[in-house]
Amino acid sequence: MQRQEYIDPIKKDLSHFLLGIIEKSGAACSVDMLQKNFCAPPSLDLGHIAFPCFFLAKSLKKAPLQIASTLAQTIAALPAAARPTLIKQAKAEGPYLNFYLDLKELGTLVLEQILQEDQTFFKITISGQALPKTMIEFSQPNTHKELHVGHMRNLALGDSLIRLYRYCGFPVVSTTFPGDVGTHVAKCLWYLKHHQKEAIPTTMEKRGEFLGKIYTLAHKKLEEELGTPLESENREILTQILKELHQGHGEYFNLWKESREWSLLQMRNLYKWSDVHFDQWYFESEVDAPSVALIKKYLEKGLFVQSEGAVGVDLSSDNLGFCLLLKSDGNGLYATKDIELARRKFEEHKIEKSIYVVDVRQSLHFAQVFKVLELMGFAHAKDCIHLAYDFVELPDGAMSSRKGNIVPIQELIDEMVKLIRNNYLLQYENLWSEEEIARTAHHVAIGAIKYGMLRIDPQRKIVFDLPEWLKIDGESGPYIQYSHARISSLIEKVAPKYAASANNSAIPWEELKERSEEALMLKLADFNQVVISAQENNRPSFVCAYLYDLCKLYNNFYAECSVAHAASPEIGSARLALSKCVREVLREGLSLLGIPAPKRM
RNA sequence: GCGGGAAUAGCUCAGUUGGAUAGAGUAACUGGCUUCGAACCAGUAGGUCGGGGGUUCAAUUCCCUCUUCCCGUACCA
Repeated sequence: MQRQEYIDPIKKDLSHFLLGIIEKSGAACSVDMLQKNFCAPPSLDLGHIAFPCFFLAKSLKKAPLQIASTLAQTIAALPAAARPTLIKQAKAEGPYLNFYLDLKELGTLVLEQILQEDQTFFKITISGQALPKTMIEFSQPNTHKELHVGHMRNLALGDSLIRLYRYCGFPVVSTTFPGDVGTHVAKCLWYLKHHQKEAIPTTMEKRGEFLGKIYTLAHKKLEEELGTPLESENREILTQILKELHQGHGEYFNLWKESREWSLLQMRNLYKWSDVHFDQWYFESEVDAPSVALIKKYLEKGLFVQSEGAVGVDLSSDNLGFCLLLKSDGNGLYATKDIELARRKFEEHKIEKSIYVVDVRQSLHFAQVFKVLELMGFAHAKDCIHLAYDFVELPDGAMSSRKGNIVPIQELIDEMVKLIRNNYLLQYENLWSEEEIARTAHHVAIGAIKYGMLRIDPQRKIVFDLPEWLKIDGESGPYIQYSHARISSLIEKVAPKYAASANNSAIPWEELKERSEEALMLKLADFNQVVISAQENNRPSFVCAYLYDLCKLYNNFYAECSVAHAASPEIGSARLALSKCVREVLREGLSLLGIPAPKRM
């Protein structure tokens, strides 16, 4: 990612100013070094933004303490005109040079961009090279299996990354890769055809779930019949099913086509509910045959070896073991398909970078696939990245569709919606339309579920406990949404009161003198840097933490400072403007997490 | 065995290029709605950052080592 780093206007101003001063004292230094060095003081008592002087100690051959105090004295001695208007005062505090900012300047420089009609603030401009066209693949559920809460982590993570990359200016293609072929499908069809006694639901929406349950039954039955006379018969049927699926015709093939749709409908419904959109759907079934042909071609070229009747590559020199590509029966594997798929992605979409959001258990798989692509001479092998996250498990261990110990995603959704309706929305029953109540419950449920998934760092596993998830107090999606709703309500009520002063004059930011007000202004200015950091590190959790902090600060301000009954119209209108800024940033931030921001709830 | 990851308050988690007094939520206790929405706010209490070494002016953060747990390790995906 060859691009210039985004620097917020405050740090840019301060570092250019500081550079002039430091260069005079003889230290080798650059704007870049300075910009990265700023940090937040532990308390606002110490200043608004801090500049640690440690890194200058070597080149200046002086103690950091001394450097800080010299810099502070130099700045104090400057005539006002030689100082940026943004800086009110610079004070040394131990090895730190702490700046106090002019809040009026901060308001006009940064906060008013948020309030612009075209929301200038949220359009970060990055100079330098164009950003690579990036494909992000996520959500690879199997058809014929049940969707569980683990799939939701992947969905929330992938979708948020799409939104973060787009916000940061990347051209992005979102894609999904459902597993619609394989032995799990064969098992399910076997049961459907030969043993299914359960009634098929009449409504299409229920059939995907039904199919998932059938799969579990099928797996159990096959396990039970191992070692009995039925075993070899079962195996023959499964082989026959796979053969028909491969050939593309026959009774089992027709049953596959029909039942596959049931699962796909369930996926589409989940994506719709979650407000997740894919630009491209790839299916395992469509890359299956071509992938086998591709491997055979390279086998002839002598790239792969035959071993124990199968075909693969020995990657042990790269510590990646042996990568199997064709089974002894001639069929391909997961890795085989991913090789063909990688080729297609770059060719069909002219992408320059390809990210796979898949759980950590596939790390070796992707390392092997990318290595094989490299050996095949695929130029873009180095542009493929596996973004691993740890998976979701239950208090009593890993989830397994085979064993049937999973929490279906629909169960979480239904319970969450029910909870929100019964505990919070009941009070609006005769005031709001049923449509609005349903929509609000839906939006808050999205907030609770997605935020719950995204706030945990991707590389940490999530132990899913439904009762815990249904507590939505404290740090949660609904907390942020509630803050947004309350601000919206406040603005609607109070805005008319200050309409006159708002129209006639500039926003009197200088009237904001309370600690909680200063803290909010500074926090708002951080937004874009947090978002970029979240994108660069592929961590939506950074945005979660930021939004939570912002809400915490706002709710503290809300409790202490009245907007409607401020001491003067100037203070009131400045507080109103501040509230509007917070609302805009919350709305934008939530949208990066794929979470709606309700106006009331 | 080898490879990868994790260990921070009772519980769930932040703490990212090493920096000022390690922070939230939750559970426990206390206070705050006649006042802009209490899905809220404020306070008390809770820590040898798994153990031990090392590098550094400075280590939860980097290096080494040990312990415990999780994942992966050719015909499943």
